[in-house]
Amino acid sequence: MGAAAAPALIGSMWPAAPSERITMAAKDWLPPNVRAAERLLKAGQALFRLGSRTTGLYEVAAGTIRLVRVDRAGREAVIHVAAPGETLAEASLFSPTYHCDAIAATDAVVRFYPKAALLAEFKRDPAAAQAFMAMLARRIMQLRARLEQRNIHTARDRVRHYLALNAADGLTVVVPGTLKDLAAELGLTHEALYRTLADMAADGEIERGRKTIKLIPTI
Amino acid sequence: MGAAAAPALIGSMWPAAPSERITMAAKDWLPPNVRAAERLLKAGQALFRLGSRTTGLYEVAAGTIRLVRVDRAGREAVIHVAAPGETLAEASLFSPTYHCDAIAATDAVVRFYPKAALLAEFKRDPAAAQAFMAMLARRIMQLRARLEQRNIHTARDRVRHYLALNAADGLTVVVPGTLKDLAAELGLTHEALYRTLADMAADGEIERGRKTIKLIPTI
DNA sequence: CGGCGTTTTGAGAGAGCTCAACATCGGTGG
DNA sequence: CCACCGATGTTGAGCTCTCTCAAAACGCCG
Repeated sequence: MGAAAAPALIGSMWPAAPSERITMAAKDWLPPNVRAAERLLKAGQALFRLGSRTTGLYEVAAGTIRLVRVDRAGREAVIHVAAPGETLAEASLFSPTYHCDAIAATDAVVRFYPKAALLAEFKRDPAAAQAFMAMLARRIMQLRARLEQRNIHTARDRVRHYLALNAADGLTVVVPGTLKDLAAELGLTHEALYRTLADMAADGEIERGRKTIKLIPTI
Repeated sequence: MGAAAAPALIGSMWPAAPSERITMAAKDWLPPNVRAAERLLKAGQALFRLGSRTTGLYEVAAGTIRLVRVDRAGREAVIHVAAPGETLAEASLFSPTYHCDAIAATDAVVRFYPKAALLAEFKRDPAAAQAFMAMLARRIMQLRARLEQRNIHTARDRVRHYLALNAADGLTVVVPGTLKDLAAELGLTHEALYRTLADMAADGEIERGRKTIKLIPTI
């Protein structure tokens, strides 16, 4: 594809990463006094537009939202595809306008947290502010880890990286969802992941269970 | 490499991304009352270790620091390579222990911000807390944009994505530093970037200046 | 002028993507 | 209970893309 694929839409041919592994439920960071309003979106509907005034931040409850920026040459660039559990436009709390478009990629449900209420609460209650900061900090770590993963080119090393980071007890990884989902999270095709796991098992580097992968220590 | 390269070191064969484009100087988020202590590190020296008690966060002033996690099977996974201007271990403010190793990849200089002083200041001064939150939120946006970029596989689409996001006036991009640096930031080899730019120029998609790239609108 | 790093172009090979076929598993309904 | 069906899991073959190795022009600075 590449050259042929086209000027129209940039970076959307790749599967979006599924919802994040480490769940960060709203209750972990949301000031108890701030109530969220749910809002339903049809596929293709805009949640907000570049340049419009910021009113608050959103949490995706269902479906996916695409954050998109369009340049003057008419080309579109996907900044992020938000899956359920993720928050959108955290930076909007500190900026007067949104700086990208948010479009529902599917029918979706979002929860809206008004900016003024959040900021007031953070000002009133330092603990709430800290909880929010902690959430942001964790998210940064997650993103960094995932970015580093994408810098790894071979499927095998990428799987190794994932296993090393997700081995809860240091050796065993429980695969959440399907291997197909995992492949998307790793930025691989499912075929590539299947092959890689099969090769690693054949080489005695891992052992595979029903929903688990066990790292075999090098002797 | 790949299979042969090996179990020893995962994910370090790739050039680290250079310092971030959008500078976020410490003065933008640092509470004025908190003073930083500089610390010099020799290459290979540890800044902190997994499990050790958190004392604060660091800002890289010079050199690079690798954040690394080691699994029980003895394999190492690089979580992040921090370049000058970046902060390390923001999450340490909200956690009792560090959860990875920080090792100087080169001789380096870091600035240390004590956890207690920062948290106290955030509690005392909501504006300082907000500035810190804003910094974290911006960093999340940056990381998301970069992550989305890495999901794009062809060099051409990746360059398009970068140009769309960095065209200040909507059409012209000023290349900071060398094209070689840009290639590293894009996660491409410099050869691949040169070729891609040459092809795009030949196809009339862009025009190249001394230190600029101009997007040509599609007719 | 002589290095030194960036920019450029060339040729080759490896790795993953794509397309395709098939196996397996779980649920559904007759 | 069994046949059917869809989604997941698995394997095969070919192709395209980038990486790698290599070499040469170009620009800059001492």
